[in-house]
Formats: sequence, C-alpha cells, structure tokens
Amino acid sequence: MASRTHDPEPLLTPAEVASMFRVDPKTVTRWAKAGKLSAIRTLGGHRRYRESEVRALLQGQIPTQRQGD
Amino acid sequence: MASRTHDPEPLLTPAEVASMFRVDPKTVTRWAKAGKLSAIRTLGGHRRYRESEVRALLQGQIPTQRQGD
DNA sequence: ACCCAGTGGGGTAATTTGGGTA
DNA sequence: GATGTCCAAATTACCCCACTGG
Repeated sequence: MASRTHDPEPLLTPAEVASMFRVDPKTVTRWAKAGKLSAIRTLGGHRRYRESEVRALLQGQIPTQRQGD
Repeated sequence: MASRTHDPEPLLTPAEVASMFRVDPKTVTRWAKAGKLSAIRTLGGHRRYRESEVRALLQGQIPTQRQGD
C-alpha cells in the first residue's frame, strides 16, 4: 500500500483547461461558478481544476451536471 | 507556470470551420448533427471541432459517409 | 521588495444554439 | 437532400483594473 500521504492529484490552471476546450479562461471560471466544474481554491483565491475531471468532461462521459435550473 | 507536458488537441470554432469550407456556420452544425463531423461540446453546449479531422475532410482523405457511389 | 504573466471580478460585444422556414 | 436566412435566448469573447503566483 502507499504511504499515509495523499496521492498528488494533478491540478490544472484555468489557462490549461481553457486551451483544452478551446475557450477563454474566463469561460472556465464561469463553469466553476455555475457548478459545472469543481474547483479547488488556492489560498489567494485562484482556482485549480482536477485533470481527471476535465478529461472526463472532454470525453463527454459526464452528464453535464448543472446546478441552478 | 505549470510546466506540464500538456498536448492539447487543436480545436476549431464553428466560425473557423465554416470559413475554411466557405459555408455558413449553421451548415457545419448540420454536418455535426448528421455525424459527418465529430464535435466536442463545451460545458455550455457550444461545439468545437478537431482541426486534424477538418483538414483531412478538406483534402477529401476521409470517405464521407455517403450512401451509394 | 520588484517583476510580470496569469487570474478574479464586473461589464459589454460577438458568436452559437435551436427551431422554423425559403 | 442540402444550404441559407430570420428570430430569441443562451453561451462565450474581449475590455477594464487590482491582486495572486513564482
């Protein structure tokens, strides 16, 4: 088994996610605000995104979960 | 900066594909709906197209799904 | 402490979607 | 059957400036 420390979950910056979807980084921010994409906040308020989730979203395997409706 | 070996697939917007084919963006949308062109969806529902596929289509290297011929 | 590319927040154009129609 | 146009609504892109990340 691995040690008791957490596995280093690969995180992506807004710009990286934006380039993967061919959208503006601001758009990725809107997705996070809308709850379509879970974001991890830095202590300074910047957002980081889980690479695994982003890739799953790109493959369309996640039923585009929306919050407000 | 996140110096991750990141190979984002180049994607094209509907307008870009439309100008490449000299057609209306709406027509490109119809091609995607008809399955003639694979499309990746943004979380907001907009379509993005693979540049490699579009270029191959432009060169006629992909046997378009046509019935008899 | 300085540098500076990237990001957040807000607001406003531009593009895209989807249906119906020519 | 395939493409272009009109319309309303939704989504996205670009503009500002202040702050964060390395």
